[in-house]
Amino acid sequence: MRLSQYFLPTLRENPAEAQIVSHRLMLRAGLIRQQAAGIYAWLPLGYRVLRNIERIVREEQDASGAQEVLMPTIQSADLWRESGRYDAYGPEMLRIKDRHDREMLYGPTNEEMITTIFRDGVKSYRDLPLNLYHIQWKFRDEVRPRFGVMRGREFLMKDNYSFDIDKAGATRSYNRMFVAYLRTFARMGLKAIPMRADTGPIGGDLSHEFIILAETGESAVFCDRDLVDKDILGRAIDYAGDLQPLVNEWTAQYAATDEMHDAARFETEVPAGRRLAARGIEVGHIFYFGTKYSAPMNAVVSGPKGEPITVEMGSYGIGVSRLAGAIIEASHDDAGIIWPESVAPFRIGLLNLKPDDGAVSKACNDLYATLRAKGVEVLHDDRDLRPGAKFADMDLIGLPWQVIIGPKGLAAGKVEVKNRATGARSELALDQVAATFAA
RNA sequence: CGGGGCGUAGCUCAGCCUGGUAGAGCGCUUGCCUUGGGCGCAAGAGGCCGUCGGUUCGAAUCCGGCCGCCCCGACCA
Repeated sequence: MRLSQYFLPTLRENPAEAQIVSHRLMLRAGLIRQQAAGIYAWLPLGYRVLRNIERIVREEQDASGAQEVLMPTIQSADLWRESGRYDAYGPEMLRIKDRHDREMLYGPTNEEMITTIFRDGVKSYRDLPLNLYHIQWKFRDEVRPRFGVMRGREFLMKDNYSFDIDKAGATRSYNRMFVAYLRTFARMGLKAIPMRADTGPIGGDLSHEFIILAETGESAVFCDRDLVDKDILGRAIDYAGDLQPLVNEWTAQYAATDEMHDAARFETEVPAGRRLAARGIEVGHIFYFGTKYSAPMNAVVSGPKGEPITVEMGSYGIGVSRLAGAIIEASHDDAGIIWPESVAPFRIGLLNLKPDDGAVSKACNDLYATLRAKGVEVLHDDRDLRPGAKFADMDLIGLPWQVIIGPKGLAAGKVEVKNRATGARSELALDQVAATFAA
């Protein structure tokens, strides 16, 4: 993409409405614009990031065996009366009426709907296990939205729902999601730590929040430092096999959010040198809830002997739009955003330092065409601006690599390649650049 | 929902106390200059001062209602 033709309204100053760094940078880097409290429009650069996050989530869900569906944002009140949640949910739920005065709502979640879909389509234990997910906009009318997309009222969420014949099956489904989540966040360059979460009235130990560490995190967290360094991507995963050992490995060490924290246990179980007290952002939550919805909503299948079995369910959420902010919280510096390659809106920023120099512009245009032909995503800053402004904008939007072409280096056939994350610069022969990045 | 604050140019803000018809910096446009970290000079464009009403000869300014946004708290993917 040529920056001279791209809609990228960057801001030099911090908008007064934004307090935390990710919100400021998302506004300044032209990723989003607020439309109402907690409701945002995604501009071209931001939308590319959002789609990349979504893509990774989708790939890992598919790999785990979950199947994608798409449920509507608008639901009927009657559906929620079946589970008893219509009255229980409170003002957080956005309630609306259609022209026939029917009561509707903008869905804050989809347990009820998925349960009816399941109950209408699945009648036999042979059809289990089943895990369905979708990635859809949700609305929760938070009293006080804040932190930009980290806590908006409208947000994009991946949520899925597993259906099993018994607790053992539900545990296997839970473990598959547990591992898929580890992989999903790791692929986004995040250190996400699973922490035991409150299971409320259902009890048991099958609920985990996935927390990434960031100074601006919403809650205090405590864990064994060893968990931060564990690597999932190097491990072979067999979703058809027994994942319990792997899950055990990631849950053996102490890790808790402040509401589950037990200071005495923390000090007993974790050696002093490995005690990590930090702040965290919740980016995912997995939950086994048994028959909470299947029982009242009659999601029943026939067992081997023809007996009715109320299915065991779990639900699993990932805050897709929230992740855009969370990643920035975890990865930025004073100059701007530092995107991990997997979610970066473009891989390379190509800077033409002197657009009215024929040789420089030709080198830039040729390289741009070559990289594009090789499928490398490039944002080409061909604007007629001073170099300083280009450097500042490029650092702000945080593309992983900058390829800098100016008259000085070009005279020797050289261009400069800068790594945004490390700041490391190297000189490369112009004709080697394409090969370097096409790999 | 309780407490606090703020709505003036695209952005950050001044002006309001002490009413007299609107300003700065940045950004934008044009020209010149400059060209490896938001350069310089010059000339411009751009605002029914959130909204409705009241007071007044006159309201950005004083008073009231409403709307919107932000912060702290309680609540949350």
